Amino acid sequence: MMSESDRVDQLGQATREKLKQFIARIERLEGEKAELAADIREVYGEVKSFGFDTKVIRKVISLRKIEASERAEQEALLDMYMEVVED
Amino acid sequence: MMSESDRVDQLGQATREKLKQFIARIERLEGEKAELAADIREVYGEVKSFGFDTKVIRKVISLRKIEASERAEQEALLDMYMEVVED
Amino acid sequence: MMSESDRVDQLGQATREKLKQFIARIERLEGEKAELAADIREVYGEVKSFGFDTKVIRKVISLRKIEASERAEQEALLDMYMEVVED
Amino acid sequence: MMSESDRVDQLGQATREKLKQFIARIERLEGEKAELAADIREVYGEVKSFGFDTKVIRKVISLRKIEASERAEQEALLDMYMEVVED
DNA sequence: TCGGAAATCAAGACCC
DNA sequence: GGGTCTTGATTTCCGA
Repeated sequence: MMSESDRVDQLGQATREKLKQFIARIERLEGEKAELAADIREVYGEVKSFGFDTKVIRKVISLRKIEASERAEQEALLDMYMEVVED
Repeated sequence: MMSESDRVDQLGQATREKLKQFIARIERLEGEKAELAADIREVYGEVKSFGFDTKVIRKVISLRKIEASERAEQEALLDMYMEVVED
Repeated sequence: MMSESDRVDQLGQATREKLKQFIARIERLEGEKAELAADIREVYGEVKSFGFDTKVIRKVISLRKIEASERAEQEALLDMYMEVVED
Repeated sequence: MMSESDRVDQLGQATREKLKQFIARIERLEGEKAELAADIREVYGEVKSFGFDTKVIRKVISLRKIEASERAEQEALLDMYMEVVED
C-alpha cells in the first residue's frame, strides 16, 4: 500500500502550497479565537473580584442573547411579510 | 489477532442478550423518531398545498421556540434572585 | 405602515384558524420528537452504566441502518426485476 | 414581593454602571469571538470548494495542536531542569 | 434527489 | 467533581 507521505508527494507543489495556506489561516483564526476566550475568562475573573455573582451575570448575558435572537427572528419574519406585500 | 466474532463469542450469553436488547430499544425509539419527522414533513406538505408559505411558518415556529426559552431563562434568573433574597 | 397584527387581521377567520391548527400540530409533533430524543439519550446512559462503549454501539446501529437501507434497495431492485418478468 | 427592578434600584449608581460595563465588555468580546468562528467556517467552505476533505484538514489541525502542546510540555519540563541546574 | 449548508446533539475538555 | 464551553458528528433542510 502507498504510504501517506508517498501520497502527499504526489500532490502538485501548488496544491501542497495551497493546503499549507489554508491550515495556516485556520490556525491563525483559531489562535485569535482562543485569545478572545481567554480575555472573556479574564473579565469574568474581574467580575468575581468585584463581588458580582458570575453565575447571574452569565444568565443575564445568555438571556440578552436570546432576546437579541428573538428580535432577529421577528425582523426576519417581518421581512417575509414585507416581501409578500411587495409582490 | 482475535477476530471480532471470536471476541463476541467470549461475551457471556447474558451480556450478549442485554446488548441485543439495548440495540433493539434504541432502534425502536429511532424508528418512532423517524416516523415523527416524516409526519412533520407531511404537515408542511399540507401547509404548502393550503397556500401558506412554509418558510414563514417555520420562522413563526422557531420564533415561538425562542420565546419559550426566553421565558425559561427569565424564570431561571428570577430563581437566582430569589435565592439571594432567601439567604 | 401597516403593522403585522393589522395584516394578520386581514386574514379570514377560517384561514387564521387553519394556520393555528397547523402550528399546533407541528409543535406537538416536534415536542414528541424531542421526548424520543431524550429517551434515546437515556438509553445510551443505561448502556454506558452497563459498561458498554456507547461509541461502538452507535457505530453498530448506524451500520445496521445502512444494511437495512441496502436491503431495501436490493428489494426495490428485485421488485423491478419481478415487474419485468410479470409484464 | 420586591420586584426585580426595585432590587436593581437598590444597587448604587456606580455599581450599576460597573455592571453594565462588564456586560458590555463581555458581549463585545463574545461578538468578536462569534465573528471569528464565522470566518473559520468560511475558510472551511473554501477548503471544500477547493476539493480538499475538510474532515482530514480538521484532523491535521487537531494533531498539530496536540503536537504543539506536547512541545510546550517538553519545554516546561526543560525549564524545570534548567531551574534545578541554575539553583 | 443529491449535495451542500445549517442546526442539533452528545462527548470531551476545561475551569472553577 | 460539577458545570460550562467547545468541538466533532450526526441529522436535517433546502435549492438546483
